[in-house]
Amino acid sequence: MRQSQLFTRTVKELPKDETSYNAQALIRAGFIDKVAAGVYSYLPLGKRVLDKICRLIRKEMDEIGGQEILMSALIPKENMEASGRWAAFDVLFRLNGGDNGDNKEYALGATHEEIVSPLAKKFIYSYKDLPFGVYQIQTKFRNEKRAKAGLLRGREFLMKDLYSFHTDQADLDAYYEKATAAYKKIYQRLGLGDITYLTYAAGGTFSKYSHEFQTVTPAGEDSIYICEKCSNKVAVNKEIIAEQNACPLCGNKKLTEKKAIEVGNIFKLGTKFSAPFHISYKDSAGQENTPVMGCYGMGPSRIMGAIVEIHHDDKGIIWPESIAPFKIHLLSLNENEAATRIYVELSLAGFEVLYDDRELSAGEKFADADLIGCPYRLVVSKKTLSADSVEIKRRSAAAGSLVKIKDLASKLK
RNA sequence: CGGGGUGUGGCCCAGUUGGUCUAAGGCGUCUGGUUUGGGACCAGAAGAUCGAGAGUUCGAAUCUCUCCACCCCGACCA
Repeated sequence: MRQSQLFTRTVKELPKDETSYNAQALIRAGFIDKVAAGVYSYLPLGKRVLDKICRLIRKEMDEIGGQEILMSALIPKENMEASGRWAAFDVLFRLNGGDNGDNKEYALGATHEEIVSPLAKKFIYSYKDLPFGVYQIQTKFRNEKRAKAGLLRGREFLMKDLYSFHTDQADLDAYYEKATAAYKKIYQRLGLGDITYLTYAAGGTFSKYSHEFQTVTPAGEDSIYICEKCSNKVAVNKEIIAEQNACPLCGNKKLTEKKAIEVGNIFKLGTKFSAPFHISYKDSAGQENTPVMGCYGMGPSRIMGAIVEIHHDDKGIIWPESIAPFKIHLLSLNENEAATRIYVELSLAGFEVLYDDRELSAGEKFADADLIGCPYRLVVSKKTLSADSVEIKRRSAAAGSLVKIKDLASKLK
């Protein structure tokens, strides 16, 4: 994409009403726009990153047999009452039909057990219909009393939620392990693998315990206790450290406290929802049974914020290649003719290129490239052209090197 | 929800013991020119009901009250 056509621009000044790094950087670089506290719009650069995160997640969910659906965002009050959460869930946005005579009340979807359960009921009759998993990636709404930290805790955010249905606990347990492995793969691909811990946590209203995936960063709002003795990347959330004060796997009692951000949360729901929604199946003996459920959440928008918190320097964002808005940021220092040829060539070769063809000083282009944070910066200037070359610099590196134009594509592969 | 803070052109801000404020400056934008390997420079121009409402006063960005928004700490967090 030609940067001259990009409708957003970067800004020099820090936004005064944001202090979290992720919000400051993403707003300055033009990835997101703030609409209200905890409510953001995603602009072209931000949307590309978000889509890439989603694509990566989607692939792994498909891999473990998840079938993608899209559920309604409006949840009728009676559905929420069936689980008792219309009244109990205090961050729920509650709506009525407005002034057109519709008295029906709804909640904006904060989570979707109350939709997926009656949905699943319509297709579950026999043990032969089980197990299965469905998932969606959708905007969730939670009226947090205090939204904060940019994308890390919003009132409106994107979430992937998978729900699985099983004949019995053993089958759920097995699937839960598969889902856990899939989650780990995703964090690995996102460049968070080394600092993300499977964390034993409270189950909230769902169950006694749950598992969170916590990524260590000072920007996080949770405190976790990490076991550094065993190699399993395991931790215990502070909220249950009183009852679980040792590593659940190796028994090590010397745990290290660290700040972390929750980037995923998985629960074994048991019959918490299948019972009130009267889901049942006939087993091989003809007996009616209640299936057990699991749910698996992961927030792409929060992950985007977390990655910015973790992967940056004093000049801007450093995107992992897997989710960068563009792999290559091509800067023309007043050499648009040659640069355009290179841009077209790389684009045709399948590379994602952000091409800075604007009439600006070199300094501004460099500053923008650092701020936006694409993995590779290519510079075309008099200097490089005199050597039939382009300068390539990794965003994470201090200096670049010259590469012959004819070798560019193979070098970037 | 409790406590603290902030609100002035698109952005960052000065001004707040009431009186040439007919609101200053920087960034950005527009025009012209000079520049071109780290946010360069010169000249000119446009752009503001000072968060909203009510009040006090001869006079309010400035004082009072109410409301709203945003940020931070805490509580909360499926």
